[in-house]
Amino acid sequence: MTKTLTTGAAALPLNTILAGDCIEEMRRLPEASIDLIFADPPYNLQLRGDLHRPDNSLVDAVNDAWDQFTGFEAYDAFTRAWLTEARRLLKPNGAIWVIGSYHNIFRLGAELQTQGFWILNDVVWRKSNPMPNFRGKRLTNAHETLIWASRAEGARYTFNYEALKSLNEGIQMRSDWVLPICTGHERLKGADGQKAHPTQKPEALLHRVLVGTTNPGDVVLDPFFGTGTTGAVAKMLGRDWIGIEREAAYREVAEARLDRVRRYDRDTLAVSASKRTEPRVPFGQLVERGLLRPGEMLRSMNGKIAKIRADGTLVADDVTGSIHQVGAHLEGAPSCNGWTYWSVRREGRDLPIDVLRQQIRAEMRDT
Amino acid sequence: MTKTLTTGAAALPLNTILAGDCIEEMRRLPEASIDLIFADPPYNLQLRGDLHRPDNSLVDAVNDAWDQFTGFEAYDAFTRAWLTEARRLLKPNGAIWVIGSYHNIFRLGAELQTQGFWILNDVVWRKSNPMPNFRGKRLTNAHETLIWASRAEGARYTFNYEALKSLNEGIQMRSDWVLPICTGHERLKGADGQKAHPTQKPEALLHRVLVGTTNPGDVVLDPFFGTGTTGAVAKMLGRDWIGIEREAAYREVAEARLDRVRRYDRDTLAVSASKRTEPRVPFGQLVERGLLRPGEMLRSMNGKIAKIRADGTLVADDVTGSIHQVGAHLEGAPSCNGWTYWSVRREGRDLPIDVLRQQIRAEMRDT
DNA sequence: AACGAAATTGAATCATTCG
DNA sequence: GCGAATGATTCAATTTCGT
Repeated sequence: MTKTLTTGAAALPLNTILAGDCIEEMRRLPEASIDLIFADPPYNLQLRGDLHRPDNSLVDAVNDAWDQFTGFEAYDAFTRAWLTEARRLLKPNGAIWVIGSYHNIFRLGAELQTQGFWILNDVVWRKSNPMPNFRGKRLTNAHETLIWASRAEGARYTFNYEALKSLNEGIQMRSDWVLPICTGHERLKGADGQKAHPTQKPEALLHRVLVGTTNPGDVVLDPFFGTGTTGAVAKMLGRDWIGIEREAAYREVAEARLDRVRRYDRDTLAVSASKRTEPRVPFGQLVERGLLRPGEMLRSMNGKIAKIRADGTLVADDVTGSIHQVGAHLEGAPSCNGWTYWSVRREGRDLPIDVLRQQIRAEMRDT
Repeated sequence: MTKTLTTGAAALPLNTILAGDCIEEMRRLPEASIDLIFADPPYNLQLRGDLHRPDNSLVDAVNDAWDQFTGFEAYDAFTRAWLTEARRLLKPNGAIWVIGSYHNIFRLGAELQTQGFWILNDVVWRKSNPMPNFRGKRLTNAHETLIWASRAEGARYTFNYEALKSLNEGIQMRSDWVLPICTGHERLKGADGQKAHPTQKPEALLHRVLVGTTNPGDVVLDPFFGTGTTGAVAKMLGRDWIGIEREAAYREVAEARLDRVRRYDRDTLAVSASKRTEPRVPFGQLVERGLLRPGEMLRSMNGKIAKIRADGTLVADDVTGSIHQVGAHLEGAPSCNGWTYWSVRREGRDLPIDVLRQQIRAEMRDT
């Protein structure tokens, strides 16, 4: 469903495919309006025979060193131009993903850094079914590289740590992702039965990217939309999307694809939340609400003892302070999470005080 | 053993460690004299504050002076300078490997291309046991990237396709390599018991690089020699090597290491291939299967001797026990990996018993 | 001595809120 | 804007400790 958001002066054409050159189309969009950009730029400019120098003269042969240098210069200029626009469009806490192979990923990564993007991870998409190297002259090219970067150092980028951990059977998600290439019924065909796009990315790849680094309702831009994998997965996941694509043939395939896609229901979209998103509960509230009594003793796993005072501070031996401060002092540690450090005696058992905090949070949700 | 080759006007100081700055030392070497360069330059990590594990222990960060640069401009200038010298030293059909992380690999790759090197593959070293992301703020940084490039487009680089295929159990070697990081017995320690170098690379990595892209007798240069992994593996594999290292402490460790290393014989080379998650093989099986005879002597790198008994235990001086226990006792160490500690005499050479274990595992796989 | 538990460690750009 | 306070967070392999 097409909708528009007004951000400052200009409107944001949500959930549409813009027809045109990505740099020109990006220039028309309002700055600081996009949460995430996913970009799969062309890497084979020098092989297409349509390479132009910055002055628009045509490059003929690309075999000698001089033309090679020109080839990189032209590619770098192109990269610099679209990344500059991309950066302008991103919200301050926005982020970008780019994907490429050894032909272009080093130019992309270097330019990202030079422009001030802050690389968060490089990620390797390890293909479980790559094309072999038929001539036996090199290693099988079995991976592509993605770069995940925030708009600037210090930005508060979105990272759904727990959701990705869940996707990985409870173990922290690593920087190497094993996923099959896009084949079978997922691979879009044109009217002639041939593949509609030469480098269609698998939905599983975008699924992991969008689940991990966006939230529902975020705006995702793909300036090299192709047949619309980014839009399709964004729609399924309840994210808004904008695509830019120059080739009419790709746009047609993408439009039809996106019409077919359905958004997941709300329960499906919910992901494992991080504890960081839970509301803060001051320890003093446990005393105020009578879950703990002043004068009662707390104890740690390793037998340390402290007494609760009426103002929610603790006393132990020679020290007074918050549950965190006293815990850290008793352990000789630089810091300590008092919520997980202390327990209280209840019905003959040690009950972690974090359980009491969860009770309060449950009450807060119900009201 | 040190030897020199005369190439044109200047001599090549084979199998020695040159003390000094890599750029200056490379300038003294004759052009077109090197077959392969392996370079592990500083990564320019740009670490900020301390990082603690969840148990409050402090992570031992790489904060050495040699990794400090004022910014990307300084790092790029450094990269440009040493790559220029590296390219001058390579024979026309020579090649280079560089290794890095997302902090520096994009600068390295872009500069390689700009100078006219021709990238053959990027290779991902997927670490089986990386350090986790303790704060849950990013993906686990579980890989490093290597770039393999010939001196120029069209060069006839060395690629031992069949050898790598053998290393990979008969399947074409891919661009992603799963190898453990360098720990345990292989990790070199200083006099203080601390790691001798913060970023020592595993020998298995260099083994694969050198088997795949050099021939016996080739000259391998490592301009960032560190504690000499490149030299050690080159020596084992019958390649000549040259190391350049600025820090005297690293050179000392490397010299001692290289004195200990022995060149493999051909049989050993064939077997000492891939290390992966392998089934446990009790030492006693080597005796049961006749790969070792009761009464035969084992010896360690530093000349300790022990006799094999029929039950798979060892006897040395005043002590009896497993290969691990006897090794630990002789070293006065609390523990010892007997598999890498002991060798047996075969055809006039010392053969690590780990090679025999690999033979058994190969048989287990085949049946 | 043997086994299992506990401790150690690795190229790391590793926080957010409140006053 | 800045300093202080709160509080969230780890995997695999090896080595050392304890029963």
